[in-house]
Order: sequence, then C-alpha cells, then structure tokens
Amino acid sequence: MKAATIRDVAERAKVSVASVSRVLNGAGPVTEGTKNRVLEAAKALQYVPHSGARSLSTSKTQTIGVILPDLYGEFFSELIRGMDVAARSVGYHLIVSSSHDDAEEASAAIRSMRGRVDGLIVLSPHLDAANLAAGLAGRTPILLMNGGADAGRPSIVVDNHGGAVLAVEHLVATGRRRIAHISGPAGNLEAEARLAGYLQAMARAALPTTVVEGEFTQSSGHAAGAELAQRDLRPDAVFAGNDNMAVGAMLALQDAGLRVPEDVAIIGFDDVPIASLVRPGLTTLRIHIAETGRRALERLVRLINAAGQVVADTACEVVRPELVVRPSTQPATSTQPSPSISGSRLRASAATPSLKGEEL
Amino acid sequence: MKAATIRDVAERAKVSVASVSRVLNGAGPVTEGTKNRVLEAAKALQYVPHSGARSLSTSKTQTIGVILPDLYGEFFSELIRGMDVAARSVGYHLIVSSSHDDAEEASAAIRSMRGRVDGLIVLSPHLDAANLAAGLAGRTPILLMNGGADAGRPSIVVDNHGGAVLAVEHLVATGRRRIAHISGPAGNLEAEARLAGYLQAMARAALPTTVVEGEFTQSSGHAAGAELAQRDLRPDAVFAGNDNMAVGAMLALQDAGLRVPEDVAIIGFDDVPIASLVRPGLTTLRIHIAETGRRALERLVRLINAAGQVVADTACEVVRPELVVRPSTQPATSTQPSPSISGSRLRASAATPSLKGEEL
DNA sequence: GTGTGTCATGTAATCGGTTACACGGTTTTT
DNA sequence: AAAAACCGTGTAACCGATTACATGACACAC
Repeated sequence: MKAATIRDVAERAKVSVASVSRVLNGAGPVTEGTKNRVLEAAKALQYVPHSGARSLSTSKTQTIGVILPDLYGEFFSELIRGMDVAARSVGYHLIVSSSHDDAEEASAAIRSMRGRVDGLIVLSPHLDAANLAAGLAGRTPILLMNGGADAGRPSIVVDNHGGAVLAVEHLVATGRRRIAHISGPAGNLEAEARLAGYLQAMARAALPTTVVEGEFTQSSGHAAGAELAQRDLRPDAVFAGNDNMAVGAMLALQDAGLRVPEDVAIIGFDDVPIASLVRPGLTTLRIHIAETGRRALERLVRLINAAGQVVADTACEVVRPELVVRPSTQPATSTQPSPSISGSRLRASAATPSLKGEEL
Repeated sequence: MKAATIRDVAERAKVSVASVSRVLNGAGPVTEGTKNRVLEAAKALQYVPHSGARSLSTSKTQTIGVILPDLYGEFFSELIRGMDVAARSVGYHLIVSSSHDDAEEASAAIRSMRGRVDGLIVLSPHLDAANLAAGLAGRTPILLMNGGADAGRPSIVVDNHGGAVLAVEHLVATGRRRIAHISGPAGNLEAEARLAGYLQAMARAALPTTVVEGEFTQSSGHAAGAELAQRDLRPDAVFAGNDNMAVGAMLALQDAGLRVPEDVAIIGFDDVPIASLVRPGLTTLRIHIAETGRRALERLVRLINAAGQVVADTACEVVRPELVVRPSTQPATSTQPSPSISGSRLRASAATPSLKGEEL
C-alpha cells in the first residue's frame, strides 16, 4: 500500500487535484462544501503532502544547507544550534554536511546540495574551497563564513587578528612576559589570522615569541601544553588558538604540576560553554556563537528572498570578539601554594560576583 | 540565466536526455564518443544535477531526518556527530529538526519531512509523540529513540533504570548513605526511568530518598545543588539525572563551600565530553553517545533498504550504560582540607593512571 | 433574451530528472 | 541467406506536486 497522493485525495473527494491543492494551501477560492469534502478525504487517507514534489514545482525547498569542516567540539554544535533555532522561526529546515577536510570533498558536498536547498552557509577554512563554493553553486545564494574576508561576496567573519591582539595585550597587562601561542593547523585561515595577531602584538610589545602548532582539538592542546611545560624557559602564559586547545593545555600544565594562573596564565578563543566550567574558569575571547549562527541564517534567508534583486548584498560582516576575563589569567597577586578551588571561590565571591549568573 | 538542466546538456551534446542520464550515472551502455560529448557539454554548461528532481523520480532522497526535542548541551550534539559521520560513509545526508517540546510540534515536524527523507530517527521524550510518529509517517521507516521500550517498533533505548541502579550501588559501595537525586523533568520518559531506578535501588538498600526535580539543564542542576547544600540533613552524595545537571550541581555545591568528593560525592549520567574535564572529574554512566548515534543511523539505513521485506526488524535494542569512576566519587579516605587539584593528580598518578589517555 | 462579469472548478503543462520500451543497425547463429 | 541475439540510442511516461488558463454556471444589467 503506497502512501496517498494528491490525486487519490482528489478522486475520493470527487474534485480535481487543483481544488485539493487550493484547499490545502489555503490559496484560491473554494466553496465551503468542496473544502470540507477535501479535508475529509485527506484525513481519511491520512494524506501528507510530498515536500519533494512540491519543491520541484515551486523551486523552493525551505531548506538551507550548512557545509562544515567538522562537527566535533562545542564551537560547531553551538553554531548549528543558533542556526537551527533561527531556521525554525522562519520556517526553514537545516541540512548539515560535515567532515569536509579538503576542497575536493567540500565542493562535492556543495554540488550534491543543488536542488535540495534554497541557500548555503559554507564554513570552510580552506580558501580554495571558498572560491569553489562561489563558482559551483551557480545561482544558489551562498553565505561564506570561511574566515577569510572575502570582499565581494556576502560573508561573516570573525576579527581573529584583532581578537588575538586583545588576548596578548590582556596577558601583557597582567604582567606576563613569556607568552607562548598554540596555533591552529597551518592552512586554516582562522588559525593563521590568530597567529598573525599574536605575532604582531608580541612584536609591538617587544617580547620574544614561541609558537607550537596544534589542530584545534583538545588532545593537540594537551600535547602542546605538555611540551611547553618542560621547556627550559617555561612560558608564564599561554594563548591558545581556541578554547578546545586551551582546555587541553590547561590540563596538561596542571598534570605537570603547574598552577593556573599562578605559574602560568591561559587564555583561549571562542568562549564555548565549557570555558566557564573548567577550573579555573578560562579567560577567552567571546564570540556569541549561537547568536552568530542565528545572524548568519537570517542574513542568508534575506539573500534568498532578495535573489534577483539589482542591489545585491555583498558586505562582509565582521564579528568582533570580546575579552571575557576569568580566573585562568587572574593576576598572580598571592603566592600561596595551590589554594584549592580558589578560582571559582575568588570569582564567585570577591572578584566578579556578577559573573555567576553568566556561568550558567 | 537559469541553471542548466539535463535537457540543455542533451541538446548541446546532440544526444537524448536518456543518454546524458546514462553517462552521468554510469549506468547503461554508451559509446565512448557519446560519453565524451556528454561530459564535455556538461562541463561547458557547468551542469550540476538537480537532486530534488532526481529524488522525485527515484523516490530516494538519500537523506535522513532527525527529530530532536532540543539541540542544547553536549548530549545531542555528540549524537548528531555520530550520526553524521555514519551518514556520510553510506552516502546519506542529515536533516535536523529540533526544539519540539510538545507532541503537536513534533508531529508537524515529522509530517513536513515526508518526501524529503528516506527515513526518520525520532528522539522524543514524550510518549504520545512517539505514538504519533509511528502513525503519521505512514510508509516511512522510523527508528525510535524516545526512551520508552516501545516493543513492536524498531527502536534503541538506553537502560536508564539499570544505569540508575548502578549509580546508587556505586555510591553505597563507597560508603555514602544520604544519597539525593536530581531528576529530569516529569513526563520525560528517560528522566522517569532513572528516577525509578534510583528509588528502587535506595529501597533495596533501605536508605531514605530525597528527590529534587531539575530540567536536564546545567542551570537547573545548579539550582538543585544550591538547594541541597543548605538542607538540614545535607546529602553526602548526589546522583544527577544527567551530566549537565551534575556539573551544575557540582559548581553550586563548591560555591557553597563544600568539597567534592570529600563532603559530597557526585555522579552523573551520559558521559558527555565535559564530564572528564571538570574538576574533580565526574563519575558517570557512560553511553557511548556518538557510537550510539552511528548505530542508530546504520540500523535505519538497513531498515530503509529492507523496506517491503517480509521479516521486519522490530527489535528494541538496549544500550547498557557503563559505570566510569572518576574522582568526584572517590572514597573519602583522607580528611585533608581541600587538596588542590587532587582530583586529576590522584587519578593521573595512582588511582587509575590508564584513564589519562581517555580523558582527551 | 442576450451580453457581461464573477467565481468555483477542471485540464493540462510544468518543474528536472529516471527508465521502460521501441527502434534500427550490427553481428552472430543455424 | 534468413533468423536470432545484441547493442546503442531515442521517445515518452512517470514521480507528485503547483498553477496558468480554459470552462461552464450563475447572477445581474440592459
């Protein structure tokens, strides 16, 4: 027994398919009688419209595709969450496609989206993939979030360079001098911008630089942290390319017997939920991740609705990270040996009592 | 300029649409010459097949829908990740639809999936929604993960009751007696099964029970923890309905000046990534979340491929949670006041050195 | 009574693919 | 040499909706 189609409903209600369509979509004039007969027939047959067929004839899928390099870690899941909430509120669905490490795979994924989505949000840290994306999709509206300020195409980028400078300046301001950086993988535009920001700010402060390359994962952060812990000239601060690595590094440093922030301060990037839950709480550069996802989705929907318009929106929107100070970079005022869960205690009572709500 | 269709390609290559289709799908016999002409024309026109149209005629979308109540927290994002990886490897896409709090919304979401997906994975903690799901989808294969052992339909459920019993038994075995439970929201099947397991195990151990209701969120866990901290007869252990709430409760208890695990032990449920990163590390009941997601997806794909078969797969697969002991429930052997980051230290060196790798 | 406007309804084209079947031309079999 | 098998290709139906346009009924004005 196959599922009922609009023709089955039409037949049962003794009307034409056009009338059924009109009734079900509330468009066009119909008699009360016809309407009732159609609704009755639809219910009796348990009719559910076939969205695929509808999409074909209306050339609207009410679906947005999201191309991600990865789905691991809190950054992307928060982003997706923000997008999904926004999508629901404007009647769209989200189709996600992740794990596209190279440009080849990413472009295949984009290609397979044609006819399935009304627009695409592409987060590809690979420059060439971004170009491919632009070329491949043809008429499909695309919003790029690939990290490179790709002027001329609608995009949203984080000010990674500026954020990195803020991070270094904060560490310098709290008295740190031997500041190491755990970078993201080479070739990743976001990672490179953060690294460049670090190098520039360090140069400006006339401080020597130390860079260890990570991969934006917790385990790579852990490895980098372990390595830094046993350097001859141990750093007194670590700026990790993202929170994931910062958390990994923190654990490695603590495992090596170092106290955070007394012996070494740590700062991350992104402000994923976990950042406020580790102990000591992690200072980081906040990007309102879910909020950014929401904005991205809403902007894409606007692009979709304006498709064909003369004045195209090709702006490159910049998200400026905001410094969130938590205990992991608290100035090393006291030299008491390892005061327990001082991090949270300090923060919760004296230092920044107002943060408490935010932490949950 | 509209995007090229298969007819445009056919025209340019001077062949029929059938031949173009045959070449592009590698099916059916074609001459080398025809093949080349078609490929050339396709490239020249930047032809990309329209998946929507293809889906309509093949009645295969290569897409699986996932209906979730929520997308917040690590549990669902891990699950989605596991599913997405599995989906990619079998050539499927994932379309997610979340935030369906009531049965009404969930059923609308399911309805809107018709013609868009080849199968559905429904995670609905509402019993009636699960029933609706079954009825609504008609011929669409559905895999239920709603928490209720719904025999007769293909499903995967976690042994919540058994897991809860394990949790209580572990706490009792480590000398705890005043064990409180922070439950999930009433009406949620998973929450209710965990609560029932707690009550049964406590009764069996002849211990008095204390239950505070939460909502599976960190903030509700925090509130519950804060309340428990100032009870007259303060609990010496807390079994939270999930890790989210356990983490929230832990922070609240610590903020109240209590030491974990010395003053109060905490155990969660799920083993989300964060559980191993908080300090002290959180003892919990491990569900291999991503792995479960992968299994769910693969099972659904099998169901899809076997659709119409006589012997239907209607088994209810049970996932048994596994106790993972971390410092948050370490026996209170020493009474030293707040030994710093003892949690990680203890675990990493003496107690369970092999865990270190697992933590990252 | 005829003309005209209104309005509900039906017919059929269309969206962009896939594919059963028909067809004509070789090659092989008997 | 005729029949059979085979093979590449094209024609057209089909998937399940939407919708432009045609149609026919009815009311109202002249």
